[in-house]
Amino acid sequence: MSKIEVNTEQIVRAAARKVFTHKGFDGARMQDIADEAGINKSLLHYYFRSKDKLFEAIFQDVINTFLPPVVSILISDLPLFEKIRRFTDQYIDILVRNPDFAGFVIHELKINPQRLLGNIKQTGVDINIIKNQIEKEAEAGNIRSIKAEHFIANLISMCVFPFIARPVFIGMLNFGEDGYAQFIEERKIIVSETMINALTVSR
Amino acid sequence: MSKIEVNTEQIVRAAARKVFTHKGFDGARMQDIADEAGINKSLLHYYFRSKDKLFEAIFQDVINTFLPPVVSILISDLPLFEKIRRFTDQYIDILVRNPDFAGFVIHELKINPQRLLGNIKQTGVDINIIKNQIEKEAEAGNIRSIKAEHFIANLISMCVFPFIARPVFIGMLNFGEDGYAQFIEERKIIVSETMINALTVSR
DNA sequence: TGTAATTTTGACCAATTGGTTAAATCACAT
DNA sequence: ATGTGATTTAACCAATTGGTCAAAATTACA
Repeated sequence: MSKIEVNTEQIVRAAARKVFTHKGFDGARMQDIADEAGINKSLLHYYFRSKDKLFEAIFQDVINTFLPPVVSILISDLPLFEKIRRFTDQYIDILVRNPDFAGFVIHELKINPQRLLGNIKQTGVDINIIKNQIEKEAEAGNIRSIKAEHFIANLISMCVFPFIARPVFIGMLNFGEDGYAQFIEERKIIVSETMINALTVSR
Repeated sequence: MSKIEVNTEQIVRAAARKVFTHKGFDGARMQDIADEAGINKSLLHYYFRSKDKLFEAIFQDVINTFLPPVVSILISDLPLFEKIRRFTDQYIDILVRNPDFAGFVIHELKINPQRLLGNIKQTGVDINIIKNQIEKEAEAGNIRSIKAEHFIANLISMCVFPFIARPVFIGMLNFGEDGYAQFIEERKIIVSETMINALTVSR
C-alpha cells in the first residue's frame, strides 16, 4: 500500500468546490458540503472559519484553474492564427474537464461583483499585447481590422457559451448527453475556423 | 388624468422579476420582493401561493419576453445574411433593455433543468427551417458549409455572452459603465459582420 | 346605508441554516 | 503508560425564512 495523504483540508476543498460550483453560493448548504466530504459539519468551520471564507478559497481555486492557462496563450508570442487555434483547443479542454466552472464564476460575479473582481484582476491580463498584435497584422494587410476587445469577446463567447447554456443546447437542439459531448468536441475546430475565416481578407 | 390600472398582481410581478432576475431563486427573499413592491409579505402568498409558484410565473414571463421575437426572425423566410443582421440587432436590443435576463435563465436552468426545460420547449423552435436554408445556400456555393447547430451556437454565443459576463468585461477590459454600453452597441455590427465574413467564400 | 366579498395587514410558527462550544478521540514525543 | 496538542464529533443556539391565520381595512354593490 502506498501511503496516501488523506489531507482533510483537501477533501473539504474538493467537496466544497463540487457543491459550490454546482449549486452556487446561495444554494449551497454547509451540511451538503460536509456530507459530500463525509465529515462533520463543524470541521468545515475548523479549517475555514465561515461559509464566506470557504467560498472565497474555492472561488480563487477555480479562477486559478482556468484563467492562467489561457491567458498565457493570449500573451505569448505565437502567430495570431496559431494563438486562436491553441486558445480554442485549450480553453474547451479545460471546460470539458470542469463543466460547472464557467457558469459558476459568471453567476457569482453577477451577484457580488465588488467582492470578487479583485480575485480575478490580480491574475494580470495585459490586453495591450494582443491589441498590438492585431493592429500590426491589420496594418500589414494580413487580416481585417477589428478592435481587440471585440476579437476577445468573439473568441471567448464562442468557446464558453455552449457550456454555460448546456441545458439549452441539449434541450433545444435535440441531442442527448453524448451528442452534446461530440458537439463540444467539434467546436474546437469550428470556433477557430470561424474566427480565422472572419479575419481573413478575401483576395 | 388617464385611468391607470394599479393592478397589484402586476406590481408584484414586476417586483418579483426584478429581485429574482437580479439575485436568483436561492438568493431572493420573499421579504425583498414585498419591499420592492411596497406591500405586505403575506400578499405575495395571497396572489401566488408559494415562492416556487411565483418564481415559475416570473420565469415564464422572462422566457416569453425574449424568446419569441428572435425565434420569429430565425424561422422567417428572409435571406440568410439579412436574418443574421436582424437577429443580432433585435436580440442585443432586448438584452440591453433587460440586462439580467440572460444570466438569470442560464443559471436557473443549470440549477434545475428538468423543472424548467418544459417552459422553454413549448415555445416551439423548429431548427429544420434554418438548417434547410443553410444547406441550400451551401450547396449553391453561396456560403461555406457549416452545421446549423454550430451556426446557431456561434450567433447566440456572440450576442448573449457579453451580457452574462458583463462584470468580467467591465473589469478586465478597463471600460466603465458607459464604455461598456458603447461596446455593446458596437457588437450589433461586429457580430453580424463576423458571422457573415466567416460564411463568405473567398473569390 | 348596510352587508358581503375582496384585499391587506400584523402577529405568529415551524423548519432550516450558519455557527459555537465543550467533550471525545487521535497522534506521538517523553 | 502518560501527557500534550491537534483533530473530530455531537449537542445546541440564535437568526433567518417561507408560510399560515385571523382580524382589520377596503371595496363592491344591492
